[in-house]
Amino acid sequence: MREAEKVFIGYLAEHNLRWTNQRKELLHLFLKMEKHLTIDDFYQIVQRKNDRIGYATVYRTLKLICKSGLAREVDFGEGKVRFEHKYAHEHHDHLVCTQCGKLIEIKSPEIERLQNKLAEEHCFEPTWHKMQIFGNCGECRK
Amino acid sequence: MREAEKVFIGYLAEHNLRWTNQRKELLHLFLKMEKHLTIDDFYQIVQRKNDRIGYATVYRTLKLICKSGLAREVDFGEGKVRFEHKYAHEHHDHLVCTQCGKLIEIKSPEIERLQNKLAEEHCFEPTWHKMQIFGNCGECRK
DNA sequence: AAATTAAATGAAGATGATTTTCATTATCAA
DNA sequence: TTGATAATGAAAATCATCTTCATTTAATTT
Repeated sequence: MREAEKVFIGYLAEHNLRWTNQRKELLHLFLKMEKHLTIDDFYQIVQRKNDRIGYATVYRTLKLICKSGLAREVDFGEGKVRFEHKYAHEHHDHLVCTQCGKLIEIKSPEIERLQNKLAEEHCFEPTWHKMQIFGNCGECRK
Repeated sequence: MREAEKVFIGYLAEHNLRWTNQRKELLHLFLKMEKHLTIDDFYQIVQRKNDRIGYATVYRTLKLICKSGLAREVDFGEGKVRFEHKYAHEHHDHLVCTQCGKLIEIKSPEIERLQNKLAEEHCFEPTWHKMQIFGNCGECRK
């Protein structure tokens, strides 16, 4: 948490941006959140804590948090983007249940190795990837 | 081409939908297209051929073509969807060059096998997946 | 072939997420 | 403190997607 704050402040400093009260409050709230929130989800939560913070600031701050490397945008094809912590959280992919919407985080070094191999075969230099497997989770199959 | 038309007409028939001039013209144009077009890309092309076909019809027909199994939607995180032929075209994933936008289609049975294994470990029944690897293509690395 | 029924079309507008504008406020550095 | 500049919040603009509705067209029935 403290660490993450340092990362964010560092990013701001590097870019001549300011460490404001809103950014502080939003960063801490965001870091406390579990799971994957849309901008609006997060805005609703923010409202309950402090209704003087506007949507635009929430929007801009989430984008900034991503740029700082503390979060990333994920898109499950819902027509809106969700935000997910990245800090102290290894890269992973998702199983997405198309019935109940549950997300399961997965990680596979073997797959990553194959991805890199595949990229190399095409003279392609990979920087990141997205992988989602859609289907039915254990609960929904019962 | 003829084959694809049959598939489409078959789908229409099964659903009590009609084989109209617009649908015919749009299907044939779409099948001739290479690469991955957005709705608007395709609408622009249609306009040049026949400006009496409206955007809504283009939109609805692309959706129909997908439902018929001849195409699928792909999302490269641009905030809009692209359409890609599927007929006589095995499932594949993409390398996406973030410099020039080039797409390279890739396929890896090993990765798919690992995906299925991973899913199974989570009692998850996979139905489909999306995988995109972003980075720099051979040209752009030079 | 005419009448009937139901789907398709195109124009326009609704929707909803995202992004921008702009007047005002807050931060930072000198 | 002051001046320069970034940040904020409200509102509006944008943009892709999707829907509505009056009209047209296709298919079916008489």
